[in-house]
Amino acid sequence: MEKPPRLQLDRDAWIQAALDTLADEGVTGVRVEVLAKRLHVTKGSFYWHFKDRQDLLSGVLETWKDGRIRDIVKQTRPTGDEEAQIFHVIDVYSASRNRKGILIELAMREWARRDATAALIVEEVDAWRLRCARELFLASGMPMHEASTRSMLLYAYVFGVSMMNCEKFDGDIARMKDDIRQLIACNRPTTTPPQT
Amino acid sequence: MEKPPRLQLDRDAWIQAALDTLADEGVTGVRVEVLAKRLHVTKGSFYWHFKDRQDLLSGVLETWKDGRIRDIVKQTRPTGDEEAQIFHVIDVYSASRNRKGILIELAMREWARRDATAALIVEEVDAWRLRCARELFLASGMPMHEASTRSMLLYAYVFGVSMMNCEKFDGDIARMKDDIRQLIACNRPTTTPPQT
DNA sequence: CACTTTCCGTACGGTAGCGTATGGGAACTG
DNA sequence: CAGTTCCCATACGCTACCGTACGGAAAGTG
Repeated sequence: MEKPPRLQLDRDAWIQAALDTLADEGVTGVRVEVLAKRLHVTKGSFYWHFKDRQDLLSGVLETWKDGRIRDIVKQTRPTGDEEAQIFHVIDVYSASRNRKGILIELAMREWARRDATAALIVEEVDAWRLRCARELFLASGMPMHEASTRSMLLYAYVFGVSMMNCEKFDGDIARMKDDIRQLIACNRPTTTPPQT
Repeated sequence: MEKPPRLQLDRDAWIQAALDTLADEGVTGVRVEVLAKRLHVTKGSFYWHFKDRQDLLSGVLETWKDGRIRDIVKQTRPTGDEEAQIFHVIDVYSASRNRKGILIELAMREWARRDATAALIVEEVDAWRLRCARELFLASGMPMHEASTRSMLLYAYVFGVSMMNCEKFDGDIARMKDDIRQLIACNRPTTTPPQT
């Protein structure tokens, strides 16, 4: 769990630990003395690298923002197969392999609800995501307004579904999620046109 | 803001104050001494009505669960116009007039992510909602699987969109939300029902 | 080898919150 | 009116944090 062989800590080590804690406990859980214990040092180290707790939180926000924007730009770079890319964007948030990323995402928005600075960052990231997703829909031959609408539905859905414990529900969740993906992406049956 | 003329407090008064604080600050924000100050009494009162803080939180969970289930059952009682009811269910969560309800909803799920008891309550409420919404879709002549799928999309969307600061985005948000409602509810242009 | 810089440990004061113990007033009860 | 019950105030100990002051070791620097 812990990584003892780091003899010299820097700001980024603290920020990474803060992101881990953020995912598990939320903003209120990232506390200086707790992180210090996690990193096997004392507060003395922390207050060398950071002015105060808020300084760390600002670093967390910036780090997260840069990573998210870089990711979304990368995921929506033109490849020719827009539908596959749209599916991939949805999968990134639905997949259980990205559990930590999703937890951070949710913690971030919980944070943004109570902190204006965090809210600005989240807005900025969302704006990037919506723009990039819209480009994908446009490239797949969709009119502007519909592209905007479906982008918004896409992200609202992936964020919303990450807040529901779908595993506990009855029914074929996997198939339902596939169908929802279809509804969001193109609204038409993919390979099997209605053979009534 | 405060309501001074309550000479005698009971459990419910504390629970209501806890729900208010829950909406604004999250679970970690509902603290005994803070609530006491809000209600213009001291902790002595609290520990008369409740065993401890967890006792209050349990009461909050039960109160919320009962209210949510009662609401969803009421909203989905058969009326003959299923589409209008579906629209209404979406509006209840999209409307700015229900801001407090939405904040509690989000705080509840944030809580559920870190507390097994809260998670059970939220699952239970979600199960009711999905069942009731599915009934609406079924009553509107939709096959079972599609009804389940659209119910899930519906709630994932309303929860997700409540986490996004849509006001700050460009474009006609109101129209986009209308279109999304259409996508979720029937997937077909409104005015042209399938003329079997 | 002094001297400085970097990085961290230790110790301290201060606040906020939980839960307990205890007392006391007001209202009810006989 | 004496006794009891209900409801709340006061006071206390305890823990978890934040931020500061200061000391010290280790490594670089001349």
